[in-house]
Amino acid sequence: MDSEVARERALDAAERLFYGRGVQAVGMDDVRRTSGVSLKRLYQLFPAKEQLVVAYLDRRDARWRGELARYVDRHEGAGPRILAVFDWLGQWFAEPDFRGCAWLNVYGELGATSSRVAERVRAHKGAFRDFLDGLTADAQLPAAVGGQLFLLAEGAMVTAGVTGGTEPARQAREVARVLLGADGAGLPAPDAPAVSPPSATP
Amino acid sequence: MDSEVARERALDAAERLFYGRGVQAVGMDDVRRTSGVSLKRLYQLFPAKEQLVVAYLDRRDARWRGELARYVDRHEGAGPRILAVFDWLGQWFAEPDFRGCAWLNVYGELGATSSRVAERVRAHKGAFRDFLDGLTADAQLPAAVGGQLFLLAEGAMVTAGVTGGTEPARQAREVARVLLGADGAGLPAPDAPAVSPPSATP
DNA sequence: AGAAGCGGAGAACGTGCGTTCTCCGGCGTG
DNA sequence: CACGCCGGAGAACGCACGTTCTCCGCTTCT
Repeated sequence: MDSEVARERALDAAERLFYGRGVQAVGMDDVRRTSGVSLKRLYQLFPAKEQLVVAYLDRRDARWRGELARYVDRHEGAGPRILAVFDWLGQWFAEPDFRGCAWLNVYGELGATSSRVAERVRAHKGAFRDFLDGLTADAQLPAAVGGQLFLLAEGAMVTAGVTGGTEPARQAREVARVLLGADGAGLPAPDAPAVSPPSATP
Repeated sequence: MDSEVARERALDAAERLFYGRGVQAVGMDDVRRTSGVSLKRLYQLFPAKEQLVVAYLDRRDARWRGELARYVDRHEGAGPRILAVFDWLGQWFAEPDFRGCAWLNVYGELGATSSRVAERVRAHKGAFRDFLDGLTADAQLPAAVGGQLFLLAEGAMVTAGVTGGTEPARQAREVARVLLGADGAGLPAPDAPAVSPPSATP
């Protein structure tokens, strides 16, 4: 088996298991069983479990932000693009295996223990924050709105993770709409819960 | 030593350690060392670690919500009382040993493993949510605003926990002010970052 | 065909930790 | 004073898991 496909299989298994059950509840042996990659190979690719966790977070980060950006890009107009972020979150929350924000979960689990993991979480959240700041600037809204949208999105993720519904996305979207309107961004229609075909699995 | 004071000492130690380092990173022996309560006594009071965790969460829940309610009650007027929630959060975030929301942290750590713990987290968040709903009703705002304030507060807690500043509280307060104004609640002064002497240690 | 090395399976090792057990000193009662 | 019980200290046990080691079969090259 090619080293590259072994790596991918290992990461696939790690992601499914770590996200679904938590990092500490999953042993390296579980990853081996699920991935079919031998322990020896696993330790050649990732010399310690922490590195497997970091690699999992990194790969998921790239995919998560890529899919969000693609979804947002399908929308026209600065205001609707901001609202599309929350529509995308709603789709994510509705996925059957949704179990909250992977980064917040591992932060709760390892943030106090592993500085490397904590750093990745901060990097991911920082990148998401930057993304929202960009959308905010495009909409010619005050810079402060970027941070406000970020808080809304984080609150929605956390709440959806704990309570397990999709309403938090709608509630956050509603507040975002108020923030957009309150500062007079050019919004075509104040309602219309977004179009575009659903796909993607963040 | 009285059983009651042993229990309190155990919970004091458990809270400090669990909150500061995470539950899984703390052994029962650490609790014994820190509390001065012998292992035997510890297991008489809490037959398993999980029960100590639950007791820690319960006691902290009572104190946290009690202090929040007391702080809010010092304020006059439905609008200012809502804003006071975010001022209180800001004070909490500024405490030197603040390490995020205890419930979200344990949820990330044990939510997938321990249903008893997960249930306590949901109970705490539900109670907080109800509290905000009450304030929202008092202010004669639409019921939907309660959930929106909740999202803001959760987002602020999570963000303050990961990045470690107090700005999230101010940002969330600002959005709350917009929500209050947008629906014409009777707000005396739109600014003024709250009065009242700081105290309390949530 | 024979040799050599790569990789897989899984045993083995060490450690940490939740939980229980053992021993012992002190303190109150006949 | 003698006896017995309560509680503390910490050793002991069992298990889970991260990490490493051993053995063995297969493939590949000459």
